[in-house]
Amino acid sequence: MHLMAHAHTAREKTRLMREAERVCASAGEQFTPLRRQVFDLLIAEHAPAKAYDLLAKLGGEAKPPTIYRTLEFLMKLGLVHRIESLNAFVACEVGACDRSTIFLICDTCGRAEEFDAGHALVDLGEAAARDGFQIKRTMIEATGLCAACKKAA
Amino acid sequence: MHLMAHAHTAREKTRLMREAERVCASAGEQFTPLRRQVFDLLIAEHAPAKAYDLLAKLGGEAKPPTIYRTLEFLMKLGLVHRIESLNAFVACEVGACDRSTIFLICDTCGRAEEFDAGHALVDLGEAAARDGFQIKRTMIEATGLCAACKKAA
DNA sequence: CATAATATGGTACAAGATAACGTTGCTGCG
DNA sequence: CGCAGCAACGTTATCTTGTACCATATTATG
Repeated sequence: MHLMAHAHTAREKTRLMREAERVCASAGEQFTPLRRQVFDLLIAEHAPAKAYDLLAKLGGEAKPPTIYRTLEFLMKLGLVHRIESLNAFVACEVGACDRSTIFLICDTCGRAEEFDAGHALVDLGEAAARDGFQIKRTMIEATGLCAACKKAA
Repeated sequence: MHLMAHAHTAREKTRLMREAERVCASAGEQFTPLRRQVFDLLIAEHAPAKAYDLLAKLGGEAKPPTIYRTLEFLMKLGLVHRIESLNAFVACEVGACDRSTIFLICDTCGRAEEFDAGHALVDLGEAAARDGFQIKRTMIEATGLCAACKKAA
């Protein structure tokens, strides 16, 4: 084991889990033990988690399709996001999440902070529309130095 | 062979190649035959190209490190960009390109249009800074329907 | 209960990427 | 010349990431 450090308090984890149950139920989907376990692993992480790392934490028995299927399901409900530039996954911190997300990824500590960019997304959509392009989904991933790491340096 | 269709006119290809030579020279780097060939393949593509597809077009003799090294070099000079959500690469259409790029990717035809979003990037940087996060590099990849495909539908 | 739909298990492999090391060829210098 | 130093490229092997496909189990529903 390494340093114990959780991204969320026990209270907040419970809240996220409750919220996930609610989202699942209202989508008419099942929040099965496997899905619960994977989601639980994700909210316990500090940083974006790799599929194969999650797989290992499932006990070493599980095979790749298991974790990919489960992550796909959780993403479909907006409970989990994929960070393309890292080939990794994070639990969504705000229950009912829009499909278009913004992540600020710290190069130093590796954490990914979900972010609300105000008008940036709207502006992008409008600018693209003026060009005749109709945006369905936007992925924004910015890397840099987070507040905590800047302070530490 | 499939449909012949090039993203650029011969004149424009020449311009891009000249520009690449210039960028290379001014960076004190060599624009070798291999690098030239890979860049040429990229500007002949309609859509983002996969590393292994490019590799195959090098004659079938080349091995993976060859193409990845070459792409890495071209990206270092800003002549090529990686599209994270596709694991693919595109030639930069504007010679001296900023590191932070925006792509509009058409779900229908697969083409990726490099884009200038006006203030969207600045706004994002400022919003992040208010949060204490200092952005170094931003990736924006939007998917949707391009003007040509919208017209065709 | 029967049956369909959903969820999970598992094999095998495809696709994407890199580490490590060897080879070549050039450039500069004693 | 002879060789050190370096950049580019070649080669092998391996690692990581992801999926197609089939089997089985579980759950919802007529």
